[in-house]
Amino acid sequence: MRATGTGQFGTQLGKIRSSLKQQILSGIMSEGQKLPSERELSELFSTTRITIKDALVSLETEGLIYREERRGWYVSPERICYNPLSRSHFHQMIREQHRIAETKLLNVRSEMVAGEYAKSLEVERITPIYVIERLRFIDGRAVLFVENVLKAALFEGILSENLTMSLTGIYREKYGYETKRSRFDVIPTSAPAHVAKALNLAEGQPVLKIRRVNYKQDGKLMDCEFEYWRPDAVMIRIDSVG
Amino acid sequence: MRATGTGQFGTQLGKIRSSLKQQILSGIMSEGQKLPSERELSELFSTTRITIKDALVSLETEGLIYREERRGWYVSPERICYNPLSRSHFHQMIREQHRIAETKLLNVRSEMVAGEYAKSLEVERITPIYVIERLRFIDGRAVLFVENVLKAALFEGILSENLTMSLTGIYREKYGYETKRSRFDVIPTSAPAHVAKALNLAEGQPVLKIRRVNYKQDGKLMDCEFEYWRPDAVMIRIDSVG
DNA sequence: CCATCCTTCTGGACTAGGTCAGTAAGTTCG
DNA sequence: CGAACTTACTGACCTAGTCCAGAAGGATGG
Repeated sequence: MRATGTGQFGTQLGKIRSSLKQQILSGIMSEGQKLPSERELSELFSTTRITIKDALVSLETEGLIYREERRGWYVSPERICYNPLSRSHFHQMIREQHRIAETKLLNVRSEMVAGEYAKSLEVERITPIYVIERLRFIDGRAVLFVENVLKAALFEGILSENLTMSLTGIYREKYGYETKRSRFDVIPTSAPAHVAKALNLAEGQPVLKIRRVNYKQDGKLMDCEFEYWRPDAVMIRIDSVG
Repeated sequence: MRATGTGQFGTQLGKIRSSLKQQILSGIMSEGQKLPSERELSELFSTTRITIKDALVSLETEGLIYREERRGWYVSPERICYNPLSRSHFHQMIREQHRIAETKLLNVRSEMVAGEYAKSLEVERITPIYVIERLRFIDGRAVLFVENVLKAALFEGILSENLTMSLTGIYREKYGYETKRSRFDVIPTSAPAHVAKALNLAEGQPVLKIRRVNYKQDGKLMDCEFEYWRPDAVMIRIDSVG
């Protein structure tokens, strides 16, 4: 009368899952290593590609493997421990965890506020904004897509700065703005088309979205940021003192 | 030369996705409402169950719908906004958002520490612990599985208390313990078997895991907690003052 | 040397089914 | 009235393929 489950006995899917999982955790496969193709795996396990895919997706959900669209499946490196409250910048944070960070500027545009941006900036319309899209890499892998949305009136001329560096640094040095207060929301959801493309994901695959709103010294809303993390690459850590 | 994508044109999958999405967002389908079965949908869209399932899983990832294992697919209610830093208790927090909370005690056991529990409690072995498993409901839906792991030496006799109420209340009133400091980690991962069962999920489906470690007045580690949220049901919100 | 083509490999999208286990609701029977 | 049984329905799991678009690397040619 034992419940079947799929963990270790019974189903094909469970067997494939635990077999691959064991090989990954035991260290037979190293971080970043490419798995055999779905077709090869389906022959190895004498099953169909659909069953293999279900098993792979399940391990992906767990955070043990990830895929690069039309490229293959790979063993996930250890998660980065990310504290959004800390003042430390991305590159510094990654370096502290003995990993290598890179930032690539994807796109910069100047437009009128609309949709989710308007809601997050708490403005109605006809407010000019700057949008800065950047892609961040850890150990050469694209894991984070960042969209910064600035109230243009507060940041005249920022688009001619070096935007691959920390924006908060520019805020302070060029404009004298400090982040006094901020709010962030962590939302498990799926990747919008432009994010998916940048991260080599298929559309609709899971991401961890972090929406962040920053207020400057005078308490006024300054800018907001949308981070889209590959969910296997990160773990949010918060320390609090009561 | 337009990239194909799947958002609005091209693929069947994209069409089904956006068609269902539109019906949900437009309010034709109300929160909690059951979708037609996969078989019915596959006839409605003149396609196979696999294609329908892919579309449904994609909307599930986005957080628009959820499934109850072998029961069906349902439209997700709005996300609960959860601030793990706030002192407010679960029932209070849910009530503040005009929703109805319930808690069910699933299981209580007394054992020796091992595995992840040992690591989180920062002890080696032969440390007796109490484990309290509870299931939390919002508007009648099971959305959160909670495991509390207490150092038994600090909580003698706690198992005979009413454990459906706030544990921090019991900590304070019966033992005089206050949470002075805590650390929590937010991890997107998949549901372990016992969690999946309690939440009516299939094994390996996504959950948002929150590991929390609490320290009492004297700075000593007191207990830890593992929360497993249905990912569509929640959004983590943190306010910070720099 | 560098661009273009071509071939191979990959996962993504899709068809057309089948089996099985757990849910839920109704029905029977003591 | 309440427990046990029956039955329809659901998603989970599975087979056995096809076709396509993008990625990657090597060959070719100016």
